[in-house]
Amino acid sequence: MSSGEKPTLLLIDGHSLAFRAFYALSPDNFKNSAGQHTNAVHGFISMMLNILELEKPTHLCVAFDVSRESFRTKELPEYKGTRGETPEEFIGQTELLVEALTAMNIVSVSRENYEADDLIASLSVAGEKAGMEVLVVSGDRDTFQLITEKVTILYPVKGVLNLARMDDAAVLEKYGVHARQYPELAALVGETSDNLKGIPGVGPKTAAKWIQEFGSLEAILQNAEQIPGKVGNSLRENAELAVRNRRLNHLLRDLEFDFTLEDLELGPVNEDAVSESFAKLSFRTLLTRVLKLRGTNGSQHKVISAKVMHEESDHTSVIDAPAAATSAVIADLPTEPIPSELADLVSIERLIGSGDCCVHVEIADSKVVGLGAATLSKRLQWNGEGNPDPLLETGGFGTWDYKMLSRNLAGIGISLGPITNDPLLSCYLIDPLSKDLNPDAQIRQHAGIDIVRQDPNELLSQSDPSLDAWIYSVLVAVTCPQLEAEGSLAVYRDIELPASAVLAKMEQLGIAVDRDYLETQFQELDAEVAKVAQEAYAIIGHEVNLASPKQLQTVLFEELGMVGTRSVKTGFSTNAEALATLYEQTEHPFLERLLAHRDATKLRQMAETLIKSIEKDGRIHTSYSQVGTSTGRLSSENPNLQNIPIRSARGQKLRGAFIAGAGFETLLTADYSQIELRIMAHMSQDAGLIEAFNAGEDLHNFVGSRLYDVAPDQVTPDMRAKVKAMSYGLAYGLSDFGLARQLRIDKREAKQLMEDYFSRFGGIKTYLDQVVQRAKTLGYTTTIYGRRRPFPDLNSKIFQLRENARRAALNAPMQGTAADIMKIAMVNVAKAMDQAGLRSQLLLQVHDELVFAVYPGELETLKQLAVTQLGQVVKLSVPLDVHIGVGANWELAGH
DNA sequence: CTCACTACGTA
DNA sequence: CGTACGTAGTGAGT
Repeated sequence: MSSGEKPTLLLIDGHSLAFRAFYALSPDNFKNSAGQHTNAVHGFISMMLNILELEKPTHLCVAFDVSRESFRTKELPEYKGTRGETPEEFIGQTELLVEALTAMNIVSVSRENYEADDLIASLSVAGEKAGMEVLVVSGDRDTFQLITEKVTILYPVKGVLNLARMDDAAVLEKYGVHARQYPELAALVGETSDNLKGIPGVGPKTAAKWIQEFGSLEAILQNAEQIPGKVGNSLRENAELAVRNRRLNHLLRDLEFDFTLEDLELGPVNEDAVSESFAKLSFRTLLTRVLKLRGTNGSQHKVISAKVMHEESDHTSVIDAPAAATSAVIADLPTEPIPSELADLVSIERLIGSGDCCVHVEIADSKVVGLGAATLSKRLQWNGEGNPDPLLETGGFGTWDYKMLSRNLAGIGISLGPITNDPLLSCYLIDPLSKDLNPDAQIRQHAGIDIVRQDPNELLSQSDPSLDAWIYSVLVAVTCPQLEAEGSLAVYRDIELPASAVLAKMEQLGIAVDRDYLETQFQELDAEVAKVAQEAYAIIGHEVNLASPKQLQTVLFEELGMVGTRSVKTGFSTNAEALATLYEQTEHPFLERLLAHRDATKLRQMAETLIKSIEKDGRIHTSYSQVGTSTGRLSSENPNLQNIPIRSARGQKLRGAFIAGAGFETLLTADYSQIELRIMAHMSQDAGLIEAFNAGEDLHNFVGSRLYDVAPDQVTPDMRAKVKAMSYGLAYGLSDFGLARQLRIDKREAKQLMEDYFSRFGGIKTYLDQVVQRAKTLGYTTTIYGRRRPFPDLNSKIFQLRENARRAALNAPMQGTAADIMKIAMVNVAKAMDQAGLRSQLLLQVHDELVFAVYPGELETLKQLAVTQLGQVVKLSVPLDVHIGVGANWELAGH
C-alpha cells in the first residue's frame, strides 16, 4: 500500500454478501472434490476482489453473525423470524469462507449475542475516529444510520455486481430523509425482512413527510394528536411499535475488539497458504486474481497473466487467439497477428483496409479503462498505457450505440468523433420489432455465433473489449449487405447514422428549465389534489383510494349503483371517457371531483418527475431512443419530453417551465402541419385531397365543403370536427364503430359519413387497401425512403391479431415516412446551422416539431433556415407546410 | 420484487 | 372496434 494514500477501511457484512453470491451462482457448478458446495465462497471472494480493485481500501474486515440469536431476539423472539430455513447447499460455506479469508490474511470477526451490523457499526466509528475513510458493504438498510462525511455504505441493488454508493445525499434523494434519520423512517414503516411491523397505513412517503415536518420520530410522537385522518389514528394506536422498532434497529457503536485497526491493514499474501486453501476449494481462476491484486510475499514469478507477458512490447499489446472465454466458432474466423501501436490505430485506414473497423470502449471512474478495436480478421487491444482519448476524438470507426457512447464520453470530457457504422442501428432497421437488440443476441441471429461471455467459474467476467469490437465488425459486415439487398441501406447511411450524431448533441445539450416555476406548479397542484380528494370523500361519506380502479368500481357500481359502460378485465372501466358518460347520466358530483382529481394528480406527478429530472446544470437531458419504435419514430425517456401536456389549459402551463436558458434570446419551434395527411395525399395521389392541400384553404373546412356540398365558409364547427376526426381516423384504420364512439354520434351516421368521404376521396380507400394487400403479399411495409416494418400477423388465422396488424400496416408507411422526413430535416437543419455559423441550438424533437434555443441576433436567420430546411426535405405532390412559433418559453413558443 | 393491468399524457 | 410511444399506481403474483 502506498503510504501517501488516504487510509480507507472496508467493512463487509459477510453473510449478506455470501448470500447474494449464493443466489447469484448455481450451487451445482461449484463443488470441491469432497462434494461440498462452494458457490457462496467463490462468489464472495470474486465480489470482494472486485470491490478491492475498484475502491482500493487499505484496511479490511469481514463481520459475521454467529447465529440468529442476539440480544435483539431476546427482546423480541420473532425478530428476523420471517427468514426461511438456510438452504441446504449453503450449510458449511460460512466456515469455508472464514478459512479462505484467513488464508488471505483477512480478519473476520463475529460475536455471540451481537449481529454483524453491530460489529460493523463499532468498527466504523473506530475507523472514523482514527481518521480513516470507511466503506461498508451491507444489504441491511439499518446501516444507513452509520453514514457520515467519512462513512459510505455500498448497498447492493439489482443484480449481483451493482453496489449503490449511499451517502447522505443518496439517502436523502431516495428516501427523503437524512441518513441519520433513516432508522426513524424504518421504525415507522417497519421492515419486512426483519419481521418488524410498522405503523399500518404508513409507507415511506408518509414517514418521510412526517420526519421532514417534525424533525424526528420523538417529535412526531409528541405531536401525534395533530396528525389528521386515518393514519393519524393509526399512529396514535401503534406508537409503541415505532418506539420498539427504533430501539431494535439502533446499532451498537461501542463494542471493543481484541485487535487494533492496524491489524486490519491489507498486505501481500502468502502464496502458499492461499494456494493451499483455494486448492481445497477447487478454485483456480481466483488464485490469479488474488495474487495479482494483493501481491505475494512468496515466490514472485509464478503468476504471470497473458497480458503481463506482452507488456514488454509497447502500449498496445497484440491479443493472441480470441480468449478462451469465447466459443470455438470464433476460432474459425481468420485472425492474424498485427504488430501495432496506438499510433497505428489513429491512422485508421491502414488498419481497415477494405473492411470496417469497430471499437468498443469501457469507462469507469471517469476514465477510459478499456479500448478494443477490431476488423473481421484483426483484433487490437489497448493495455492501459498512453492516452487513447485522441483516437476516440478522431473517430472514423464503427461502434455499438454511438449515441450512448458519445454521451458517456462527453460526461468525462471526451468528444467522440464521427463514426462510420453503428450496428445497433443496422440491426434495428433489419428488425425494428426485435426484442433483444444487444450485440450477443444479434450476432447469434445474424451470424450463428454464440458468444460465451464468462467462464462459469468466474463471477466477474474479465473484460475483453476487442471481442466486443470484433462482434460489432461482424455485425456491420453482415447487416449492411442485407440492408442493401432490402433497399434500406440509404435509410441507414443517410438518415439513421447522421441523425444519431444530431441526437447525441441534443441529449448532451438538454433544455433549460425554470425550477422555481415548476415547484410552484407542483405546490398548486398538490393543494388542488388534497382539496378535491377531501371533497370527493365528503360526497360519498368515506375515504377511498381514488387512484385505484378496483376501489372505484366498488364505489361507483355498487355503492352508488351506477350502470357501467365499457367493460375491462376487472369489471367496468373507470377511465375518463366512461366517467364522462356516467356524469351525463347521473350528474353525480363525485364524478366531477374524481375527474378533477385524476387531472390534478397526473399533472402533479408530471411536474414532480420533471423537477427530479433537472440535472446539476439546471437542464433536463432526455434520452431519445432511436430503436424504440416499430415505425421509425423516435421515443423519448428519462424523462419523456414528447408527452408534456398541451391540450388542457392547466396542463399547458407545464410547458412554461421550458425556457431558452442563460445566454439565449428565446425559444423557437418549427413544426410540420398535418404531415401525415399530406403524406397520405401524396402516396394515394387522391385528386381531391391533393387539391385540398393546394387550395390554400383550411384543410378541414375544404374537405368539409366537399363532403357537405357547401361553401368552405359555410362549414360549421360541428361539421369541421367530424371531418377532422374522419380524416385523421382514416390513417389509423378507424372503423364506423370507432368513429361513432369518438364523435358520440350513432353508428348509422358514422357509416354514412365514411361512405360519403370515400365517395369524394376514393383514391384514399384504394391506396389504403393496396398498402394492406401489398403488406400481406410481401410480409412488410415500406416508407418512401425504404424503411421496412415486418407484419408477421397479417395472415394470422386469429381475427383479432390479423385486424390489429391490418390497421398498423396501413398506418406504418405514413407514420414511418413522416418520421424519415423529420429525421432528414434534423440532419439538414443541424448541417445548415453549422455552415451558417449559427450559435443557436436544436434542443428537442417531438415527432413533427423541433424546439430551438435562439442565440441573440439569430432569430430571423434561424426562422428562415428552419422553414427552408424543413420545407425542402422532399418534394411531394403537396407542399410540406412548416409553422414557426417564437416565445420566451415552450408554452409561448407553441402553436 | 416483478408483472399485468388500468389509466393518461403526447404526436 | 384508431396508430405510435413512456410513466405511474395498484394489486396479485413470485
